[in-house]
Amino acid sequence: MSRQDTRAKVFTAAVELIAEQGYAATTVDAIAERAGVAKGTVFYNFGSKEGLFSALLDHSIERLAGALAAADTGESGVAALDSVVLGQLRFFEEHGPFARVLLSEMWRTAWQEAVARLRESALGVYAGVLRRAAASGEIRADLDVETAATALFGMVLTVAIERRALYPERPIEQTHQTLVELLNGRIR
Amino acid sequence: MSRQDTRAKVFTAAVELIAEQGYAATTVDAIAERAGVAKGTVFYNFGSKEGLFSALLDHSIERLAGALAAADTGESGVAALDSVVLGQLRFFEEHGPFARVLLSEMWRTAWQEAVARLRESALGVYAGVLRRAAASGEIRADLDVETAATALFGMVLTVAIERRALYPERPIEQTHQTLVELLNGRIR
DNA sequence: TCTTTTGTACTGACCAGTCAGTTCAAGAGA
DNA sequence: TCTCTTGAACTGACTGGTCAGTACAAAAGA
Repeated sequence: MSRQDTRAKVFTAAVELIAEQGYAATTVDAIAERAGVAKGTVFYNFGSKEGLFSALLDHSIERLAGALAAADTGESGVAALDSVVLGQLRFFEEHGPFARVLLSEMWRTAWQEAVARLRESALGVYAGVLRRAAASGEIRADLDVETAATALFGMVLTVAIERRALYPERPIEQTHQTLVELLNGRIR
Repeated sequence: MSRQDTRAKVFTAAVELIAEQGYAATTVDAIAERAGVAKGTVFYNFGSKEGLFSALLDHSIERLAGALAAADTGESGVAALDSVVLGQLRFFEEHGPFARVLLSEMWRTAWQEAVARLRESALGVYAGVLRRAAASGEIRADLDVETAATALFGMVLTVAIERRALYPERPIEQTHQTLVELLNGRIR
């Protein structure tokens, strides 16, 4: 078994347990046990509990940013926004435990540099889409795209977690449809 | 000093520390020290660390629900929605640490009954506003108001936390304006 | 050979919860 | 007025358990 395989197994076990119990309440013993690995192996690979979590955040944020960037169709219209929202819903559907970890730990000062990277990459995708839509005149040109990007990301993250927790059998497309209708705004 | 005063001091210390470090990482010793109270007093008043947190959640959720209900103007139109959004922003401006605590602990299974109460009361205000707007034809009648209510609540909560963390000097009205513009939707 | 993993045993710091004792204000009795 | 009692609120040293991290010898892989 390669070192990469070991790290992947530990990541999976860690994100699941931390999603359930939180970072501080999750012990390295429990992570090692669920990963089917000796405790020493965790320290050999990541140095410390904090090192493990930091690596986990980096790894997952990179994948999230990649998924959002891939979902961005590049259109200058708001269709691209719907697509990115769907991409985020799909990503958190596949990586459900990470959604809870991210929501819980996102604003903790201990992981600020990881969050800074999240802002640049993942939130940057939303900001880019909004900027293009503003440039093409489809939304107000004076919109604060940074705040709006955070609003959209937080909205989708919250809904993705609720869906997994309360309505796991509901198709993502239905949840997506609700969000799009909400954002399509008021009938005038 | 009355028992109520003591409980209030402990609440304030606890919510601040838990916002910074999370529930599990916050020790009762630290809470007692910041509250200027002996450790035994915390256990005398709340029975256990979990009892303290549970009481804190109940107390704060009740106040949040009251603030949202008070912000609901009762109008059947979407103006009421803007008003509730502003009410939520204002509440979390005044109770900033609680916003972080709520976001982090909201989906932990340990506090599910408190969260159930949150859904009934606070999210219920949003759902009610949306239902009225749907009935009056201002938004689509087939909108899933429960999911939309969660989406709105999560959106505002996320933005409120970001504002406090990154742009504390920015007036709330400006943030509110951005959210309203985002929800007013696309220019067609 | 060099890296990685295992499993067991250990340490020292930390922490929730306990409990015997203190403080004090409000009566009660004389 | 003075003394004594009561009970609620509070205190902080102490205990028993937990957990991150270490140590290390042996084995497995590559």
